[in-house]
Amino acid sequence: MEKTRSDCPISCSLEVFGDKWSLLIIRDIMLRGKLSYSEFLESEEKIATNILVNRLSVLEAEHILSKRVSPTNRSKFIYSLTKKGIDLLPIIIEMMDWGAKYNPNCPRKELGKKIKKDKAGVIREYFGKLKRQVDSQ
Amino acid sequence: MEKTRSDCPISCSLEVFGDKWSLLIIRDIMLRGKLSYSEFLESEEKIATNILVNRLSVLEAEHILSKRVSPTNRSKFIYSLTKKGIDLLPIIIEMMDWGAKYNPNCPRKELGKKIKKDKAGVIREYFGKLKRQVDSQ
DNA sequence: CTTTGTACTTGCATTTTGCAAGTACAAAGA
DNA sequence: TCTTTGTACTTGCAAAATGCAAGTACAAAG
Repeated sequence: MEKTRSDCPISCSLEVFGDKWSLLIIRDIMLRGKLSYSEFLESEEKIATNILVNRLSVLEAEHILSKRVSPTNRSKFIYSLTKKGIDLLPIIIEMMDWGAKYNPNCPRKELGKKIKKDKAGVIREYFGKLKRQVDSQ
Repeated sequence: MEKTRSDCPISCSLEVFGDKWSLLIIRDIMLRGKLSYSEFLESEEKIATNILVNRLSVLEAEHILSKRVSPTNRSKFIYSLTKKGIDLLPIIIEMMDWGAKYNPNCPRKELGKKIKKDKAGVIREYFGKLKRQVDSQ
């Protein structure tokens, strides 16, 4: 059992996903519909295989992701967000908004523009979508 | 000049503050009224001095913090949030809410309860406070 | 019975972090 | 003047995390 640094909720959150990769995996599942190890590897940030395995196992251990065998392919695993994982949505959306606002290299695409116009609406919409996915599992 | 991993705003954000310490410094300034190197060192997470110096310089280089000599003590520096830094507020608040919701070790204190009741109100309130500080500098 | 797809695992070099100790320098006190 | 205190770093070294290249395992398809 590792000791936590403090009982500050921000510090506790950072101990779980305060690194350069975890939230990218969450983004891939949450906003891009990715499901499997090989799909995560394809993302443009080029995560290394050992880091990916490590992050997936940490996120699963933290009950942010759940892992099960694909119903169509028995040698494939499907990763999906739990309720706890889905609740990271507002953080992801806020980071997307901030990143797009202050980084000239990150032009707002479709979702970025929608967030700028109606952030609360986007969050509601995606909560709905993601919730339905969990319910139907 | 370092190359960025991608033009995804989430990835770009993580390249700036995707670590276990940067957002704690932001928290200290934003929510706890801390201003100086020695105050940051006192926080319960016990950041090491070399990490603190490094993060302060990165955050300053990114124009998230600004640094100036204290008006009352010429051997002291005052760090304060820029507009770009203040705009991290929603991310901080969302992380606080998520951390408190899912971590039994992180009981909601006064601010945490306020966030649970009226998150948008808290964000408005703190934006107001922080904006005034910047204006009066 | 070989190839393909999927998911890892391993080894090793590099980078980042964590910890303890020391430096620099202005202001205050004896 | 000399010493102590407060503030902000800097350095050295060990440990941990990351990045990269290569390899393994194993089910399914041909």
